Amino acid sequence: MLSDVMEDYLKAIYYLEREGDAPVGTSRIAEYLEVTSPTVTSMVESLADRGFIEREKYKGVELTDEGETVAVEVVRHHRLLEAYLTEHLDYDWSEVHEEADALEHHISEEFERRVAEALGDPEVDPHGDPIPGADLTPPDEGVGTRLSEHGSGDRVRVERVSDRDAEELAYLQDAGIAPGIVLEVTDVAPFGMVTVAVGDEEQSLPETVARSIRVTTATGSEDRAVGGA
Amino acid sequence: MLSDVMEDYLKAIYYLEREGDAPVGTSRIAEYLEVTSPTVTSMVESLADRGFIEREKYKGVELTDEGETVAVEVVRHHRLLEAYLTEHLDYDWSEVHEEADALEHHISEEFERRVAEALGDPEVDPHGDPIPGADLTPPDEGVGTRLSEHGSGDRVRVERVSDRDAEELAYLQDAGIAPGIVLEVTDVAPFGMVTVAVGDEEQSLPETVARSIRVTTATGSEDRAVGGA
DNA sequence: TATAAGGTTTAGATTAGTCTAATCACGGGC
DNA sequence: GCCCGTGATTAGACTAATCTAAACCTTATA
Repeated sequence: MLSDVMEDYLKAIYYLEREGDAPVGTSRIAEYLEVTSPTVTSMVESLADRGFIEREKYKGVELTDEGETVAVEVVRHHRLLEAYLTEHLDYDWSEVHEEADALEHHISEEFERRVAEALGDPEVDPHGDPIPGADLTPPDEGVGTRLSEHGSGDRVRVERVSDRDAEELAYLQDAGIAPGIVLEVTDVAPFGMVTVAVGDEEQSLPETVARSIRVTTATGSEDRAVGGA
Repeated sequence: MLSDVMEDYLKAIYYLEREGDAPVGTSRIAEYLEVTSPTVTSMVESLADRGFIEREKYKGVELTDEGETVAVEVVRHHRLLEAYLTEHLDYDWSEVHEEADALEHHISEEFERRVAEALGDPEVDPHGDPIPGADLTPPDEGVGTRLSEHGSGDRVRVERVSDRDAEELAYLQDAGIAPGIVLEVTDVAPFGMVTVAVGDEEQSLPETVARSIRVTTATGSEDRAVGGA
C-alpha cells in the first residue's frame, strides 16, 4: 500500500504539472508541501523506484500513467468530500478544504461510491473544481481563462476558485465572489491589481488572487451577482 | 499532537480495562493490536512519559484521567461514524466498523459536532454501543448481562453486540440477531454452546459469541424477533 | 568561455514505530 | 524455600520520513 505521504506527493505533482511547466522541479514540490528540498529528493527517488513518476536527475519529475491514476483518485476523494460536506453536513464552501485533506487518504472504495451516489455524481465541487469520474480519467482542469487575463469592461462568470488558501477563500466569500457569480472588470491597475464590480459592490483583487480565479465570458442572459450551481 | 498509533493504544487499553481485570498486561495489548510484546513495552513507556497511563513494570498499565479522555474521544468518533454511515450513507450495521476505524483519527471537532447534530445526538450506535457525550464522560459500557450467562427458557432482548469481528457480525446478521431483537434461550450445551429461538428460527452460538452479546430480560410487552432502535 | 548563482543532490543524523533474539522477573508447585 | 515456566523487558536492528550542512550540477551572463 501507498502511504498518505506518498499520495500527497503524487497529488502535489499532479497540481504542479497542470499549473506550470513540466517537468516539475524539486523546489516547487518542496515549497508546495512545505518540506525541504533534500526531503523531496529522497521521496521522489522512492516514487520513481516504485514506478509512479519518471525522474531525470537535476531536471525534475513527471507522473507516469500509474502515478497519475493514483493522484486522480486522491483528487476525486478530495473533491467528493468537499461536495459532500457542503451539501449534506452544512459546511460552508470556504471551510471544507482542510477537512477533505485529512479524510481523502482514509476513505474506502465503498465510501467513495456511496458519497458519489448520495450527491448524484456531481461534475464539480463547491469551488468549481472538476470531480474526476469513477473511471479515474484525468478531468480537464483548465476551464475558462484566468481573471487576471481580462481587461476593463469584460463581463465574466466565475467558474472556479482555488481551494488551497483558507484566508483567500474567506476573503472571496466575504466579497461575494464564488462559482456561478457574474462580475464585471472595472479596472486593471499596476502590478496586476484587478478591480471588479460584484452586484453593487466594487472589490480590488491582487494579481495572485485574480490569477487563481477562472472565468468564462458571461452571456447577456445571466444575472449579475447571482450564484448558480 | 498524538499520533494515530498512540490513539489506537489508548483505545485498546480502554477496551481491555473494561473487558477484563486491571491493570492491563503487555501481552493482552499486543494480541488486541496484533503487534509484538516488545513493541507494546516501548509504546507504553512513551505513553507513560506523556502522562496518558500509569505503568508499573512487569504488572501492566492503567489509563490516567487524561488518557481516558483521549480514548473516550476516539470512541465517540468511532461510534458517531458508525451511526452516521448506517443512518445517512445506507451502510449495513455489520460493515461499518472498519470504515470507522480508518476515519476516527482524522475528523475535526467541527466534523464531530456536525455529525452528532445530523444524527440528533444519539445515545447508542448501531451495534448498541453507548456513544460518549461531547463532554467526554466515560459512558457505562456494561449494560445488561452476557447472553452466555443465561439458561434455558430465558427471554431476553439484545442490547449490544461486539463490533470488532466482521465475520461474527455477518453471521449474526444472517441469523437475524441484532440490537432490539427479542430471543429465547432454548438450550445450553457443553462448552457453553447456546441455542436460541429467534422468531421461528433456531440458532446455535458458540460460547465466545454468546459472551460478546449483551442482553436484558425481555418484558412480556415486547414482540419476539422484532427489532427496535 | 569562465564563473557565479541558484537549484539539486549527497552525507549524515534524528524520530517514530516496528521486529527478532536474548535476558530478566514473578508467582505457583513441589 | 527453591525452581521453573510464563510473561515482560532489554538489546539491537530496520524502514520511512524528515532535517541541516556540505558538495554538486546547470545555466545564464559578463
